[in-house]
Amino acid sequence: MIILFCMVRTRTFDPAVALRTAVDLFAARGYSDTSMEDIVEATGVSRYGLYGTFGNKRELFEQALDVYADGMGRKSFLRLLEPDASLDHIRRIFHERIADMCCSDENRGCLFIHTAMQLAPQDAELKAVLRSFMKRMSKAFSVGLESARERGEVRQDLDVGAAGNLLTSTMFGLVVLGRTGFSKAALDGIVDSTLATMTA
Amino acid sequence: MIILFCMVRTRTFDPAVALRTAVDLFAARGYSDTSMEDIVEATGVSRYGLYGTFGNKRELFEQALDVYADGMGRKSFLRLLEPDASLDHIRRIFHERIADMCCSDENRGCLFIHTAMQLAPQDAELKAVLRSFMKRMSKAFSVGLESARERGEVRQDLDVGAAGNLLTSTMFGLVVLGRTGFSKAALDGIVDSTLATMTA
DNA sequence: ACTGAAACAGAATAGTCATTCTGCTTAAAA
DNA sequence: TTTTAAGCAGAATGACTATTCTGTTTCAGT
Repeated sequence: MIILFCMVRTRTFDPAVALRTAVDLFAARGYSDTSMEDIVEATGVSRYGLYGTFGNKRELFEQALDVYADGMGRKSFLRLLEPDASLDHIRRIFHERIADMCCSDENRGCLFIHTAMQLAPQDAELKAVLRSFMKRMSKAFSVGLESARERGEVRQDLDVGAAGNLLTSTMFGLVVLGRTGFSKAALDGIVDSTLATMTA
Repeated sequence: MIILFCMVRTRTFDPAVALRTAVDLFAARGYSDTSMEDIVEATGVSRYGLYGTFGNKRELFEQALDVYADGMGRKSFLRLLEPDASLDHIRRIFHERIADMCCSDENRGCLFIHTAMQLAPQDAELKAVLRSFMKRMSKAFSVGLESARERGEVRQDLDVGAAGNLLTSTMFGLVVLGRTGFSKAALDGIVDSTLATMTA
């Protein structure tokens, strides 16, 4: 006779909500500059709860990276895979990112860049995960460009593979420039001139 | 009668050499993940010498950033201001950076990106310094493109201002992608397709 | 050779970090 | 109502961090 049970006390926080808060902190400041204490404070969840449900800082970060990538995919890149994707979809993705960077309080950042810069060189596993996310991003851009080409918005001779990588790279470049205070106009200009070179 | 004198004991290290070592450490790992202890170890200079000549970590970093920017300018961007600058100069700058990123041990990084991501949001002074460096970079690209245009290598209707920003942004995007393990071929492809869109 | 202020190595300080431990509280099952 | 193992808050641990302090060594000027 096996008896498993007695969930003796119910958890008083929602792990998904806490994780989302952690994502925001990590994205804004990166791994090293976000302490578990910061996360305890921001989430209102005790150390015990954090370690109990997420393991340790490194594992929590890994899950945060997943959530972050998933959120970006859902918010921006999924629609590029639809057959009706157009150049305007791509443009809008960039403009939304720029708006996020420039117009908000100093809080928003980029978990991908932080991870690439501070964790990837010393953590092969995280590096591989990150690479796969970025490749997916490039692929989504490529597919979107392909659809846009089919509807005649994009040059026939465009190498959509290279262009996908290019747009991914541009996405990160924009964030870096945005963080140092480049104006919205300058960033918009970068996007416009990048996309202009691809149009028919 | 003023007597200033008695340099009682001579310094046993070269501040310029030590600073250059610090630059490499900061560029590879960023501010937070480089401890003074690391710098003591790498330079062989004692804490005393470091604090005595550079003040504190923050000031040391500021000087490191200057040296880094100066080095990049001297190595890559100064030649773009020469009247004989061509598209090939620009291409070579990118290829050198890519070679640095991909083919070396995990050590080389980018002090600009690290600073933009981890220090700029909380340090207005450093942010301004960084912005001015990046603007100078954009300007150098613009001037180089202007020269290239005069020799007919670049489209007449290219907006060299926006294109300068675009190339600066691309430079950072490449580094981020390189850090996550994108192949040299993929990065070269980004550069080639970016420059292709500017050619006559 | 002597002097003394500066250079030095390394211990000391005070703070923060990730993580674990302790004793108290809670609520589902008996 | 009692039991009880999990949830919890916060103290404790041990390893870092930046920075300062201490006592020793060195060497330009005497």
